[in-house]
Amino acid sequence: MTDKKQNKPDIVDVARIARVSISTVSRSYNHPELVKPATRKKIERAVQKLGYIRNRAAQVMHGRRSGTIGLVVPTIDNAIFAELIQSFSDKLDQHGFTMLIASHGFDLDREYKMLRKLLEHRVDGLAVIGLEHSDPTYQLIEQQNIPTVAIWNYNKSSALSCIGVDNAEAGRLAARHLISLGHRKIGLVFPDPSGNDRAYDRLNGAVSEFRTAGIEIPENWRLEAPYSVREAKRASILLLEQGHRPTAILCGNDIIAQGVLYASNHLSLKVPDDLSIMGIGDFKGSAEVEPSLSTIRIPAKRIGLMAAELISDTIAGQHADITAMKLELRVMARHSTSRL
Amino acid sequence: MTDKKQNKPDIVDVARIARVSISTVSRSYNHPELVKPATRKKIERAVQKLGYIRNRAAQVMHGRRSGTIGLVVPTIDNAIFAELIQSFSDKLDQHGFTMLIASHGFDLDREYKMLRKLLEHRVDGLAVIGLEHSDPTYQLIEQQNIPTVAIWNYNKSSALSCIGVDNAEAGRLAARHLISLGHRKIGLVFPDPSGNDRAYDRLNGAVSEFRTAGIEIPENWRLEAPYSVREAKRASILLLEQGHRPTAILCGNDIIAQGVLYASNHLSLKVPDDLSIMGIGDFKGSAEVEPSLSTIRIPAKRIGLMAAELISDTIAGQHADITAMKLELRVMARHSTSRL
DNA sequence: CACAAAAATGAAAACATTTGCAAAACTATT
DNA sequence: AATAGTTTTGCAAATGTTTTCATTTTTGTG
Repeated sequence: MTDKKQNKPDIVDVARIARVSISTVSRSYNHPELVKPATRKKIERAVQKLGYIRNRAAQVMHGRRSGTIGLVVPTIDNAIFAELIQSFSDKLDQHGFTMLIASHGFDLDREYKMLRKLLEHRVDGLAVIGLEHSDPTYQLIEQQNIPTVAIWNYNKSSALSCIGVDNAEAGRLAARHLISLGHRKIGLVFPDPSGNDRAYDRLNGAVSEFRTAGIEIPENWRLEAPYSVREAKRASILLLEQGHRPTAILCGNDIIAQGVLYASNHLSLKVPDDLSIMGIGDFKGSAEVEPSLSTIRIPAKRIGLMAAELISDTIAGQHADITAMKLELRVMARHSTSRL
Repeated sequence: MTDKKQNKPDIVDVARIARVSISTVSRSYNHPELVKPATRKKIERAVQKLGYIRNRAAQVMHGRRSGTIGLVVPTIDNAIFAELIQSFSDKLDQHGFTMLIASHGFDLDREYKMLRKLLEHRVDGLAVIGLEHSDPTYQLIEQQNIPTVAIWNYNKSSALSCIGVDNAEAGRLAARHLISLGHRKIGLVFPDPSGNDRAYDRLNGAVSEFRTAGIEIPENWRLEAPYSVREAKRASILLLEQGHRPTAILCGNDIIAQGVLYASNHLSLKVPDDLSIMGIGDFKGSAEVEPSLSTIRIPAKRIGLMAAELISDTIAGQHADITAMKLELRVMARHSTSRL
């Protein structure tokens, strides 16, 4: 406490205590093989004694990497993203990176601001969710030429490198599953698609598949529900209480599907006998609900992992630029859907 | 691309283009009132043209704040923490901070390493989950004197500032609820308490409350389950299939409780008639499951929010040191428990 | 229109580190 | 024991910004 300065110990302090030059201290961190073992020991002891921790900021100024990757997500508090973020972060950690995270609540203007914030911190790489972003956002990313990958949505003609699934296909697959079970009276519960290309694509995929099969969804069977079990339950109760109701409901994601499931329970509708329910996502727990939820499996963990891998490798200069990577979807036919 | 240097534009570049000195550029960011509006315009244009983004690292070197707060969590992919992290991050953002996050998977040695990593980045503040940490971790935090708050667990004699709930009390409240409904044959499903003081305290609180009421839990009615609906379901099926089974099960958290609920459904046990199920946490969705889950409400959002507030204020020099803040628990008696 | 006061700007030092280059200290060889 | 080579270390410049202090420009007043 009576140290000559109140502040954190310096590389200079370490050098002084270890009785070597600061270059040697620096080297013992960055090129340990160039410094004599005995000297290294001395330095180590000094570091211990002082509780010295290197200052990344100073390193960054030297053109060194910051060792951080920025991730911009709509929200963290969401089963899908949480799983993704976890695997992304784990893989980054394995590569020695730390994750800076910013969430914008589905507001693309805020997304832009958060992106700038991350860039001020000189992140070495960047990941964003989906392919729908504001023009300034795209320009910014373009301009900075920092390795960037768009996660979650796949589109072969994307301007950004992307790793994810084809959400339109997810919608189609889900629709086809219901069609194949003989359903023709179908309700839709989806999130608001604005600023959310995942939801938009799924909805479009589903609707077009139904149309192809000659099925039109009446307006009053199309519901919008936020990402929330509660709201989805509330909204779908209204739908299901109508005298004339669908035989199946296709949901924009598993959370909504759970809401619909509980709504059915609440109204004493037997699932799947009275009503088939189809989700999209296959979140943790979807296989465990009773009845287990039929859904489209999106490999969130794998997406996060591969995205982290791609960014790390790009930074390390391995790949020039993989532009698009599509992961496979799988129909998980479980017990919330049945033949009509 | 043909710029004199490949690298990112500098404050120097901006100054050159705007035909002012770098001091003026710097000032126009940090003390705009000191620079003439016309000059500010010029600088702004130059910034636009170059796509200049300030380098936080260089600012940090000047003793400026990094504008980052480090958060170390056991895991992100977990309903409780996701909600907490979200509100924490939102509030931090309001205060202009960015969140650096690291997860250690309930491994206290890894926690220490992640903490060091964050400190290399010179975070302005630090948050950790719970009060159980390795000695080196405590020393490190002590030594660095960076505003630090332990989130989630409250303990009045904590060495760290903490904001959270009394998890032992949560356990007691949950137990008392079941006792008050007349249950005496009770099963326990809790996570592994090692390196997880939240679980440990809850378990202890519950067990001691039962003991006070003269209720002993037989060894084969005490289950350990990880934080996973699936595993909890699987484990509790084994418990519930036994001929002699409890009339109520107290779960270490709502995820486990959901697993038990599904297990009951699976075995066609009526909840709450055949079996009462009590959770702890009151996660999103717990009120929506059918039957809705009786549980102890832990105000995760509020905890995250207050923690962020506390850290921000401490950094800004408002409070010297609030040492401990206990948030209130609430018994949410819903439909998964009933009088025996 | 001159002068003082106020406002705006610029020069240079400081921050903590890395690294190219040079010097010093060893080792091995004759 | 001197020389050449090798290993180890130190010096000093460079990185991008902020800030103090000094200087220049502008404004207001008599």
